Amino acid sequence: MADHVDFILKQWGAQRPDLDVSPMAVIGRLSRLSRLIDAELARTFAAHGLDRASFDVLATLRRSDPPHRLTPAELMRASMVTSGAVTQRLDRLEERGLVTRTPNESDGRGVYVTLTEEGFALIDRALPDHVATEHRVLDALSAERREELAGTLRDLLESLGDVTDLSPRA
Amino acid sequence: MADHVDFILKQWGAQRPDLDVSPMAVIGRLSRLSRLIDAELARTFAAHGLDRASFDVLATLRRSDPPHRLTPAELMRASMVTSGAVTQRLDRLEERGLVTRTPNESDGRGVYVTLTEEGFALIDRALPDHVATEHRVLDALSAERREELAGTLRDLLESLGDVTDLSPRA
DNA sequence: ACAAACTATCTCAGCACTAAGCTACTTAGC
DNA sequence: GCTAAGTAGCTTAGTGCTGAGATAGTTTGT
Repeated sequence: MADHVDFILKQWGAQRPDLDVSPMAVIGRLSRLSRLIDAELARTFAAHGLDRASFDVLATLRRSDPPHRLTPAELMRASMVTSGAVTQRLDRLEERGLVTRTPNESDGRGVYVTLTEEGFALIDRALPDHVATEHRVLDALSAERREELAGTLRDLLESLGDVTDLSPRA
Repeated sequence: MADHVDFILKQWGAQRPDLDVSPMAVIGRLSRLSRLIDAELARTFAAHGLDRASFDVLATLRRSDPPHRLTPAELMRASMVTSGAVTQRLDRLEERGLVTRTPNESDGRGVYVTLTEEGFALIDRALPDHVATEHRVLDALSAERREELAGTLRDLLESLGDVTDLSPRA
């Protein structure tokens, strides 16, 4: 059974036989798969009244050491979005009473972001469902294949420079 | 050298040891990698005055059989975006003189989208650079590992139902 | 022939994101 | 102490996308 990317490769072979389009076999599938998984995860987020952006912030705070407190810059570095996007995410979450911003006493320019009790409870409820969805999405792969895949993806990430040090800064 | 996802897994292990978060090793890396690759590809598109959306339409038309003519619905099915997004993409491209819409004589509701000469020339110029960027992104992998990765990704796509038939319709 | 159901494409209001820039604060160098 | 350079987080204007819906055309069933 050919998938969509096989079809694309065949078309390019016919229309531009001069080009070696073989990387599309990987990159096209990565892109498609990522989008499908994003959509699947979004459904689980929505069941908890969250979207991907909100979940991302709440989860990042939750997985940090107690008191689950981070600066906007730390959230930005963890999230692969711009500082403007983080500001907007926090605006929305603060408006919903899921996080608070408090001044950073040791740096007059900065704030600290923490989970409210409600935010903490919500992420703790959503997380098991999120993880279950992730398990389900990978059901077709054996444990061995999953490990192999994770290793390959990690090698690619490292080759693209994704080795950020995420130590919290005071 | 631990990557960011390793760090996340370690954090969850400490904060929620009750959960088996192992799928994140794959899904987190898929997501990160996809975003990094998207950003890298976007730089190449930009060098040709294109964005991802525009490139997607032009490429989809270009790889279809001559006369490289498709309906908006076909473009939508190939692109993983909504019909509204396709309309907007076409609006932008038509405004730039890169595609045309002509009525579909056999169905009064529909139009056909084709490349203009300029659109054809632009995508034919951009494509080799795009493919070169894709090659570069996968440089860290041997051919064998790339094949293995493509196969694994394909299995996952199929398991998620991504087996769309993309035959053109009259 | 007619009506109901379906469909192709566009429209609309709203969404999360971006790049560029701004303001106020902090650090480095003298 | 002072100034230049750097930085934290927010603001702004614009971007491409979404879901829901609208209009007009096509198909199905009687």
